[in-house]
Amino acid sequence: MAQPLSDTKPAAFSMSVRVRFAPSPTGALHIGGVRTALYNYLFAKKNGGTFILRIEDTDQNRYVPGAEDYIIESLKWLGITPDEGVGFGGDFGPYRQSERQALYEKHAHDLVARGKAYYAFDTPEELEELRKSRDNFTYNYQERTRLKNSLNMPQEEVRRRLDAGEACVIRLMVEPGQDIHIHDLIRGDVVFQSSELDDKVLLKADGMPTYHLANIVDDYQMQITQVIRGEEWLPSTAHHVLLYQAFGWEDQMPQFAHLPLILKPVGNGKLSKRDGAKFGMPVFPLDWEGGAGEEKFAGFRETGFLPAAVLNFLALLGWHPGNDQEIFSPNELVQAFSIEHISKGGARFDYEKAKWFNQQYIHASSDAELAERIRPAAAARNYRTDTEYLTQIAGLMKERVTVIPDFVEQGYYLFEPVSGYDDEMIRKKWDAALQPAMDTLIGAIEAQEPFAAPELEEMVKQYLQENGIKPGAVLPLLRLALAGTMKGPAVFEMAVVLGKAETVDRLKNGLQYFNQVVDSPAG
RNA sequence: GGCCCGUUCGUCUAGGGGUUAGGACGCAUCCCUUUCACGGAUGAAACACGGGUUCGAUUCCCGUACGGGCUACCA
Repeated sequence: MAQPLSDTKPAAFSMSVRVRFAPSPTGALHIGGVRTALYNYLFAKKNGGTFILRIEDTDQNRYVPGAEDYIIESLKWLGITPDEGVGFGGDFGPYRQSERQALYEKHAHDLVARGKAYYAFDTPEELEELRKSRDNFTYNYQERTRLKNSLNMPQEEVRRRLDAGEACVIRLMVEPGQDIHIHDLIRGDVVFQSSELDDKVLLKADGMPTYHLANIVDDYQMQITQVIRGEEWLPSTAHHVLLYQAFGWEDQMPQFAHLPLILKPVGNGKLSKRDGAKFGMPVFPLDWEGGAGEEKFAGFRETGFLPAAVLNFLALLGWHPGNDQEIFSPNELVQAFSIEHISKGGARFDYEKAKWFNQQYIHASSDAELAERIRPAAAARNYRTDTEYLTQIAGLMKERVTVIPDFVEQGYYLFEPVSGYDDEMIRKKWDAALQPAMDTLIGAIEAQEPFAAPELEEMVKQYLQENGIKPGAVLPLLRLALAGTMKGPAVFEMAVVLGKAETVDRLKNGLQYFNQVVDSPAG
């Protein structure tokens, strides 16, 4: 249920920190956006403040169904859940800008009434024509005198056009000759000359506000204390300062912090959604399924990353703790975070590092926790999914995987019969002369009680020693028979997890296959 | 083009007027292990360039180069 629009002046400016993450629901939430959300979240939590989710859906043309849900689900998955906002309640709603339209419209007209803004009737086509025919056309203090706006039209004509419902926008009237100083929390002082600025559109012809208007009205009304956003907003911050001044809200203007961009792993430019497919890595938190014929993107979640690992990786991409610590739990991140330690320069997206973080988190997870994470992947392949077995698999495999699906992909032979043998290694290791010894050994294994790794290992090694066989001649064969590959967990642990019957079965089948391979010509 | 931001190993970064310029990922070698990993050890690897300021600049200042962002009735 949408809350009623509130147009009352906020109560006394609260000193408590209130920050917002304000994405536009135009598609999947890009990983850069996730990092912006994270930094806002960390800053809020570190300072005992409030983290707000505001949906900036004022562009009706770019609205993508499902994007809002995607954003919310992403934040929840990562555990950076808003205290207020769309889907989270709060006293400053509604938090969806499309539901606040009347508020923006009123404020835009107020600005006109107070001589800070004006109506402009130039059509988009006319302006485009001007931009095409003139090199550096900007709708500014010089140009506005010869364009179709309320500044240089008779009052009656303006009235008439307005009454006739003629399409028009409201533009901010930027006066030349002022220096606009911004003290950015990350970059320090930045100065803009107002004569360089254009008369930004505040209210579009469809009655919706532009980002510039909406974000000022909302940040003011929602009592935002710090605006932490991407670097791409730095240039328009001068307009935002002007707007706070025009409204007479400069006393409550939030502080600004403009984050560096996340760059492509190689080459030039910022990380784009296409880079995911290009480099075979996720650049979104969750899978995104576009509609029919639309693009699909892989997510960190489905790729098999742990949310805490993604957070850790992202936090360190542009921020540092001031010491050598690399691994931070979400809580430690909150404690360590500070805006002063955010870098100024852009950071390249380093997927290798992301995988390393995930590996660290998998190692640090208990077998029981991992079992729960492996379960869906196992279920998807119709593997057994009982907790006891998955817990054992977790213990066996966790030191050699980087993402969750590795458990069932690399370790498929723990769930189903070996489907591919390393023939080259078999040729290297299998000697038919070993057959009798192997047969005896298999028999011994079958008789082994208890069927536990240390006992099994001792028994096998003792047998080998007594018969003068080098461990190196047989152990690899056991591994090959059990897993088909030379990679994998310790042989005897693997055998125990597979169980005696399966182990014996695989050994017998393996031997048969070995003979077959050696008999056939090398290929 | 104009405006704004940035630049320390391949990458993420620490540092800061005098340091053997530190850590991490990745890479290489070795140890552990009769597998693969984990782990441990070692190594190669950086202050974009040019001018200042200074006894001394990687660090401060100015340029240049390079990179990036913005320049929409998109956010």
